[in-house]
Amino acid sequence: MQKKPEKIIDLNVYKMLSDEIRLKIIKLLINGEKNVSDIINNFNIDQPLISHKLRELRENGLLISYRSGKNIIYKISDKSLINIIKITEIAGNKIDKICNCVECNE
Amino acid sequence: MQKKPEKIIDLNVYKMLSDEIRLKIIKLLINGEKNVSDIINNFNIDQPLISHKLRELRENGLLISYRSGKNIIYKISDKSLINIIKITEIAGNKIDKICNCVECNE
DNA sequence: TTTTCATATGAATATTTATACATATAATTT
DNA sequence: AAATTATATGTATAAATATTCATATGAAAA
Repeated sequence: MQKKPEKIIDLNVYKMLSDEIRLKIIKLLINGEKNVSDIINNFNIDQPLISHKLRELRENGLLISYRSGKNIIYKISDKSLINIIKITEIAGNKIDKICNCVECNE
Repeated sequence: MQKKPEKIIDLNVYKMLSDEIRLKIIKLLINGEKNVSDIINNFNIDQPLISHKLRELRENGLLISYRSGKNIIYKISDKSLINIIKITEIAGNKIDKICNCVECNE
């Protein structure tokens, strides 16, 4: 009996956050839920592209959406995501300062 | 005077972690530094491919390498990375369980 | 009930990223 | 110094992902 190839669940989260537009949307929504028009107005990006990004984020569980009158509101699905963003910003700053030349690492 | 386009530092971290092989390497090295042969033996992946992945991780500051005799040893550059991995695994599990059908989110 | 506003979808193309394979380098052992 | 071991590099191709543009949908206002 073959072991079924395990799904790496966190890989999806990294994939979602590894696109500049998606990451910016997530960071924007950390400040609170927003409708699509508000999101579009925050960036200089075409509506259909934002819509595609929102769908990816929703389908992968990072965002949740609901309708409110004329608008669709998007919000972060789970606050643990906010932690990831904060911690990675700090880590990113440290990592970015590491010199990776050979001499510095002997 | 134009504002220079800001560099999103954490984006690189997410990009590095969003590849299955790179993520597996990082997770392996959380258990401690290893030389390249050891890393290769842990997976069923060609040597040049592992070598490319290691280079990407090193050039983006996630790994540090040094020579020890015949071998090159790779290790995680900063322990804050370990936090990211742990937290994202937990978050990933939560997010993965969220239903994103319309009805569930009204 | 037609028009408008807000958002989503599909599909073609462009761009980026991953992989494979041949070969190179550099330290080590013989 | 020749052969071996360990690792890296270059480049072509393949695969995945992002972007664009035209169009569709669906609720609300006129």
